[in-house]
Amino acid sequence: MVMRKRPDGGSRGRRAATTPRVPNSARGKRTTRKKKDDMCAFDLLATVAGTLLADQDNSDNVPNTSGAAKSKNKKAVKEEHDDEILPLKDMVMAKDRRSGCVVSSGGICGIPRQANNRLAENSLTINEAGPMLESLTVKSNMLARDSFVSCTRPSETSRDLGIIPEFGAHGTLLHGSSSLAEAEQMHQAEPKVVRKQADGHAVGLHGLVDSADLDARPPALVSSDSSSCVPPCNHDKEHQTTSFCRGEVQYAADRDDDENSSGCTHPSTTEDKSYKPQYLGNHRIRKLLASKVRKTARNKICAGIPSRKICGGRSSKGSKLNLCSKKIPATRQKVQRTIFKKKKLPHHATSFAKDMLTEASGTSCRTEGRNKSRASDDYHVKLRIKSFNIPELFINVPENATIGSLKRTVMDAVNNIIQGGLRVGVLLQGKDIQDDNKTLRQAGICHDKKLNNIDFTLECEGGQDSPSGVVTPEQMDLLSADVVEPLARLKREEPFPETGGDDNQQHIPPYRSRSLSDLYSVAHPVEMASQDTSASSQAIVPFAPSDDGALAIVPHCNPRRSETGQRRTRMPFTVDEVAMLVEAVELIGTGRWRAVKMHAFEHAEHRTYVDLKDKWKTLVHTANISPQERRGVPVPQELLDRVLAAQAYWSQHQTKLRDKTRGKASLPAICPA
DNA sequence: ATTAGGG
DNA sequence: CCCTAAT
Repeated sequence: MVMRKRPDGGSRGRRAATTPRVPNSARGKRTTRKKKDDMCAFDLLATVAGTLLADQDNSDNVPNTSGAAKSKNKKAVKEEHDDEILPLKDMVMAKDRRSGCVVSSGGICGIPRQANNRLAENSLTINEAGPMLESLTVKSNMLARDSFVSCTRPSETSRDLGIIPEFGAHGTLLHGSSSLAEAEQMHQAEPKVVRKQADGHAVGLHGLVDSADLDARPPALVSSDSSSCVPPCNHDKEHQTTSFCRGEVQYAADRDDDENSSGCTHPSTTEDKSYKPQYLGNHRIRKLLASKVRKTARNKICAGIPSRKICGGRSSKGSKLNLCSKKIPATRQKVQRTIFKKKKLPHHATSFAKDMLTEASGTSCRTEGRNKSRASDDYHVKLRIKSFNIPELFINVPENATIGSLKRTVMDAVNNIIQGGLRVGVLLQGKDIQDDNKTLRQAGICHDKKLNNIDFTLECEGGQDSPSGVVTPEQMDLLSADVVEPLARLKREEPFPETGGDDNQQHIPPYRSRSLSDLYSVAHPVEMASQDTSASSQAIVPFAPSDDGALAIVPHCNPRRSETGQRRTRMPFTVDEVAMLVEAVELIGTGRWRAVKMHAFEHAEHRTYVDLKDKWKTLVHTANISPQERRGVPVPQELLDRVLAAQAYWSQHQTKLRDKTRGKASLPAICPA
């Protein structure tokens, strides 16, 4: 797999902003929100901290879990009965889950390096790793050069290049910088910053690659003209210095029509050294905020937002993206914090990738590439991505697997993710900026702002090869959810201090690992592909459920974007899930969705009780319409019949039971055998 | 935090 | 799936 060459030969340029791959939702509704979906799965999210240099300051609010605990106790009693009705097999399964081996980051710590070594030795591999690496370097370059970023699209140059070249293609998208000398200069100008990044921050991927090399080489070494790609001659280490950036990041300013940008006139001094984005918090809150953000966005951000949220010196006129990060730090912080709450991150946690912590300090910002920019907007926006995190990965490893095989598996998984290709997306204030023609300034990314809420997303490009092995949900079920742990925690810096929580590991994943159910999608690639546009962006790694010692890794395709206001990507229920749901409802009844979830989807973090309730609703509807009218993966009539039966039964008894207040005392008569 | 429904 | 109101 490692050798696999990208099918589309790198043609996968940045995602066509204009043609979002949207799930072909049968509904046809919600078109307005569709575009959000296309960003999903496999996103490497880079968060740009508004101000940089504040790395050390991790102090931050830790979400108080006391509340949760309380409520939990409160519910303990309530849930008891649920447990009682759990089938024996479930009990056993639950047990197994707990005893499953956990692949902790700690355990795999060493892997990255090995992977790196391999990368160095294997050009093919390198190629695959290209995009990410490049991404990493981009930041550095930007910072170092304090300049604009101009890049070429990978696809443009990747054509005839072999695999390696291909890498070059991707990777070669160079920063706009021009010359080594120039770069050098810049580098010297801010040695500290660069150094710091190299040494301490860009760990995520660096670790995967070869941080040493990265550190050693100034980004500029491989730099080339923005318009022309650097020859793909630099393989191994060289490529690492290559910067890569794409579309969204590439702003060829067309013009400077922004007269309102008064705010951009003064180069900001190094403000905000202390600010550091934190990711934590309650996802509920996040949701709320996200929701708000979304709403406001819909209502024309500027117009609807309280003045305080609007860029200070700027008029809101015609600039949806002019939210001033400066003014919103607090809000933003909260939002971001909530993103990675470790406890309940059913949705966000799944994000393919996340954190690429970035910092941006607006010192000068030039909105254009050197070719175009001139006079008035001669400011540069300095962005610094402190690190990239590898996408969340899930690994199924037999206990008898060897460490060596584990390492290989991890390496393969990483390579697979990367080989899929990545697109870069830019989000400002959680809003995806899709207009590539917009200038940074127009987008509200100015030197005078504390760009603490710019997010970069690395999305998996192109389709992934379908896994050689398919796992059925049942099979997955046998695997403990706890068996899989996110591997992506290479980040050394601690942007998410409190995420540590109850994890016994030092490096706690910023986001919760997803349960095996997250893997369901892998088991039904076809379905996903046919129904969800995001499917194309999901990287799938060969999964070998076999117990022969083979390892299986499933990169966690992040179904949803971690960013605020992003709609979750569709994850159609599989027949198996439907079956489980039906069974659970038959047993528990409608109206007690939390219990249903606990019973059948406890480890399916991406299925909330609301989801289950909704699904049931649709199932009932589906069961009541003619088969011709049904869409999506056909649900066995047998199941639908059971749905109707259960629905009828429970709707009939629900009120009765409630009145009696005896709840589950009476088990449904229609319990399946 | 859940539940119930409308969208 | 999302969003909300009502618990």
